[in-house]
Amino acid sequence: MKAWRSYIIASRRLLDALDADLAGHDLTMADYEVLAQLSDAPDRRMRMSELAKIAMVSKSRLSHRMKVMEKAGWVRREECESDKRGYFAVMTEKGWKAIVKAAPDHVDSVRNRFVDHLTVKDQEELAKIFDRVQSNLRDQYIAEDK
Amino acid sequence: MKAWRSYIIASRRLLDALDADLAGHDLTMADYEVLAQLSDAPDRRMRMSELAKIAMVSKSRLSHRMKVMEKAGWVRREECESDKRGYFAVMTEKGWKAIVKAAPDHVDSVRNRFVDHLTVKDQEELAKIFDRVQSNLRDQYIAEDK
DNA sequence: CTCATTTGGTTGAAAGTTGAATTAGTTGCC
DNA sequence: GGCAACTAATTCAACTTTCAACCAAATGAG
Repeated sequence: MKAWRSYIIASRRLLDALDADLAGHDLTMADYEVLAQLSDAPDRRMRMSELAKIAMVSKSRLSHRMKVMEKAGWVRREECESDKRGYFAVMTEKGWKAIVKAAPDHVDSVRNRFVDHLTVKDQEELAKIFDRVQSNLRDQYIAEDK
Repeated sequence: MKAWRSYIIASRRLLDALDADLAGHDLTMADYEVLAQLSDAPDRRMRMSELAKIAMVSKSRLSHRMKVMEKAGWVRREECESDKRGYFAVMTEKGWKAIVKAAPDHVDSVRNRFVDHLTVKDQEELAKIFDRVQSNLRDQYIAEDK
């Protein structure tokens, strides 16, 4: 439990530091994740639900954030022809520029704050550990049948 | 960066799962941390500022949460005789019971969701890694001279 | 076809969080 | 003692997140 506690603290500090580093680009980690995922999608457009799922935010939160980011001119919504309930989130040119500008700094920040302090072996070990944790979480989730 | 991404996702899922497990006790991880720290203090009382610091929450957030937990009857505030600006956060009997009741479940939950999926060697490795990360973060923080 | 159910997504209100401003009390220095 | 600088904690306003309610479209069983 002691190790656990210090893990919690360290990981929180890490996330906080990364968030602070991103603030210069008017982004939070959550928004960054949304934009990063969107920018990886074909044509940089994706259905709202899917984007919410892979960016790990709730549907309603995504709706709200999209409104903000839309106002900032980074994204836009387009209705879906084949399913009139649905919408696509589409990244604008401006949004693309913003994320392209932020990404290298963010990557640097991850390196500085984290990756550079790990040996290659550590990195592999860590990846393995969290893979295992995640797959167990998924199994538990399924077992709880939600 | 790929390993990093999957670390982020796994760790977020982990925290979410733990939070969900605590919800049955009407607690969030943050509140739990505050109460846990407070219950470790001598006489289960501590100055607000110190509590905020070691529980990793902002002073204003602690103020707000304390108001909520005070209403729930878990804590109470006492003014400090020697420094009239200051207050002590004091855990009530009811609060003590609440945390004593929640703790084993939480510990179980940490085990189930995380620790049990790690070998002893993994645990040591992880502790070492995050110790290093944290001490580097602290150094960077100091270097930034804040 | 039709009606109940499910799904995609939004909305508004309530709750939570943040950071700056504020209040009150303390300290150190001349 | 008097005053500037500092600290403890709370409050305020702006913003974000959550939760539940909602709407509209799609699905599917009878």
